[in-house]
Amino acid sequence: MSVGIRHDDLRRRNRAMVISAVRRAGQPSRTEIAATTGLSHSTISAISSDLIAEGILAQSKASEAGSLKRGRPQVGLTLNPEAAAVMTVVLSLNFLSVAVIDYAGHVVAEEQRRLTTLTLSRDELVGECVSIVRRRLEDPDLDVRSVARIALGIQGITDSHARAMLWSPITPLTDIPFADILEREFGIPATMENDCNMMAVALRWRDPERYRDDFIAILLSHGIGMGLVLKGELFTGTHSSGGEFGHMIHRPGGALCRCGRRGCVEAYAGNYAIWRNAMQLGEDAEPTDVGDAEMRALAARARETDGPEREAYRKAGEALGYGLGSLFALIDPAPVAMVGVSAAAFDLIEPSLREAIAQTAGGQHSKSISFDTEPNELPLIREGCAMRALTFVDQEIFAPGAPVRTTATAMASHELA
Amino acid sequence: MSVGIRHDDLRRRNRAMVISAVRRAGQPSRTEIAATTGLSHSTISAISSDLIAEGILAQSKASEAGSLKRGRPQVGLTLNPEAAAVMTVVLSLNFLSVAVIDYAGHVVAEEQRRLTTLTLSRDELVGECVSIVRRRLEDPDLDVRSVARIALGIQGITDSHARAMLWSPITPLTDIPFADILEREFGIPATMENDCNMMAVALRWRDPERYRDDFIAILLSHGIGMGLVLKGELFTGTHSSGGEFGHMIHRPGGALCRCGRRGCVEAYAGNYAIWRNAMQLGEDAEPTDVGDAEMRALAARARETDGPEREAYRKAGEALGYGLGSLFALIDPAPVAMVGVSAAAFDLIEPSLREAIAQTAGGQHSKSISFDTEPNELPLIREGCAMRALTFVDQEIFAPGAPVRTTATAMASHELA
DNA sequence: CTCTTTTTTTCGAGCCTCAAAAAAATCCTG
DNA sequence: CAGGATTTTTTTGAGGCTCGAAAAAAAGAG
Repeated sequence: MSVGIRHDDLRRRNRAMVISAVRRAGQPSRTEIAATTGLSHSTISAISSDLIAEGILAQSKASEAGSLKRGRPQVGLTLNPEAAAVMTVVLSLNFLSVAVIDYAGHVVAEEQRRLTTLTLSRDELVGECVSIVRRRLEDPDLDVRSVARIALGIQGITDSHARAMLWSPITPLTDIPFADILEREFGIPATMENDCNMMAVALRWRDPERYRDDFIAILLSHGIGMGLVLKGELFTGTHSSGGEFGHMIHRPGGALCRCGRRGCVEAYAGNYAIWRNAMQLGEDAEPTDVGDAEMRALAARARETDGPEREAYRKAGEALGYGLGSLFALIDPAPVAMVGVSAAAFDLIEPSLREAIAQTAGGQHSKSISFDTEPNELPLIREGCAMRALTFVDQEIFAPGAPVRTTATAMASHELA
Repeated sequence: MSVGIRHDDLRRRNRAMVISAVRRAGQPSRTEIAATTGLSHSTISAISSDLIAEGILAQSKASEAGSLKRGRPQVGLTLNPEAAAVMTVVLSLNFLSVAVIDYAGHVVAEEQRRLTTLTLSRDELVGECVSIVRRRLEDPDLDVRSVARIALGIQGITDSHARAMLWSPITPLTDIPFADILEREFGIPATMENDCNMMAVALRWRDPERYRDDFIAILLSHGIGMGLVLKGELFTGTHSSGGEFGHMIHRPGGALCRCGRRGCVEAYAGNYAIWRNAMQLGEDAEPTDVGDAEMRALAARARETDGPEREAYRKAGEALGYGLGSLFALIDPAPVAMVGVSAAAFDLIEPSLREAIAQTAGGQHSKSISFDTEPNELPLIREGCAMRALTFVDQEIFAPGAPVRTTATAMASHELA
């Protein structure tokens, strides 16, 4: 049963409010914050002077540009970049990348590393992650002692508590509690996030106009993934990261999917599916890894001549269209962002996709559904992880006088409960 | 952007907390409430004495039964039945039923009426609803001047603001803003709810052990509908009532659905679909209305001999199974309640349903998914509407000193803003 | 240099919640 | 049957929080 609101929660929540207003608006004045939060000027004034004293916010005198107004000029409030830092760890096929991000959201350090994720043992894979994090934390060039949170992003299924990877296409291993491992190793709170969810978080951050309360991010890559934002909140399953759009059933008993079942959307629209259809290997052909370059070449051939390559993309579009149609029957249509290497071939996919959607319940407004494409998923995933981690820090710094792990500028008096 | 918490919100929310605790627990003591809400005894004491003074709660001396404990005996708090009343209006095929329910949730009056919904004009249909409500409101036998809210339930699609019926199988008419109409006519706040959503609300209320945070209610009747509760909240679409499970695509380009499209789950599992398959009329046969008695006879024949009737139920199970499988790919498996006349034939449906689910991503734990059946949807819908309306009243009575529309026992001093 | 305008801070009032103590209501024990 | 023992409920005082109004601050306009 949901719990009552205590008196001290009030301040905590309103501090949260102010911080997130600053994070979103960039450099809002106190007056602006009062307007967006609906709180009184006095409250905003009190809270922001607290936050400034604690080193979380900073004043940026110049309100820039059009300061042509009469009256006392507004004072912009900004996030103090030194208030804290977060680290993102993105693990994808044969690739591990880490970045350190300051509290204002700027990358201050990064490191990338190639490795063969498919063949590494459990200890090796975990070891690689731990050691790359350690290297960044121990970097003498940089004061990263203030890293307050780590967000890991991984392709695959994570649990709903954001603690563990349950399954991933990048490794045969399962159930690795990465978040717990890093947390124990470094004593820094960590979470394990699903790649497509992070894509959605990043899109919302990049373009809040377009991706606001309801939208869908679909990863078109080796596999098919989805990140879903409904009513302004990331939609996750009840036990897992959820939203396994790629494994909705397109054709019962149909083509062989990488997951071992038959007829999933992915078995028609994943890179391997497009590839085997283009090569006319049959729908039961074992899924194989196809490089990005090869996929781009395939798309080029499909654009050139009307052969099996084009047909393969047509089938992918059909599967995606019917899948989206079923999804739209459940959640109402919403803007869609197509991300990943096959999003660059969206011109080949779109016609049959729209045709299929038009055959479904969600297709009533088929024409009004808009698609956007973004061929490169990695930057999005990292941005999403960064925002996710920073938001956690925002939430934790609220606890008055009990900043989780901040720089010396913040008061470090009280201890954690 | 979400809004800050004002100081007076605090009291309002905590009052809400207390009221809902009483509604859920039936007759909790103050101490019990303090425990479940996490608020202090003093706060609960203050709030509940306010609520008693306002006539919203009442004390029931006897804590009944096992009062064998030492110490000062607990005083049970109950909802004052006279604090307010609500009305439910359930509109289904050829049937209109109304009930008046007191604040404690007991039916105090009802009226039912047969009519031919499919042929009534817009004005006639609206007129029937208005006049049946008026009759109940003007009933001299009963003091129903305190009706504080009306909840309408209807089969079909409603808008997400719960104002209008957008589409319904019980009438060819569309876009009727029932809630606005009743609200204007009687000056009583009203909402328009989707039938399956109300089924879900009622199930949760009936059996909170089983139907708690995540579950699915599926209506197996003429059409196929769904009510979905995720993370303790009713899941609705962003524009409409959403959850059009029946119109997820089972077989692209497949059987003709009542909605005019092809291959929907409903086109295999709706009553008309089972009927036409059993009668071997072909998958393109025009959907026809089939009576409940005929469906029961059909089920009996299917149980008797292994003929086309049994095959029709098998196909229905397959469609439902693949549909559920796709759904479970998105939201993780959850307990399912099958409601409606065909739920009584679930024994015929279950085998192929489970087999189909096992072929899907959600089917990993296929065996652990549990199904419950309830052949009669109408009582559930009415109960759901009642709870929904009462919950609204709970929310509105919170506003301190501004009860929306209560009996004379409640202080009626302040006016609405 | 003074007036106007706008932003920000200060201050007192009014609530709200909380912890601790007091009061109330019953059972238990000798 | 009186005096604990025990548990629930109410009372009380303290501390916080937000709010509105007023004051202070910081410019531009004339």
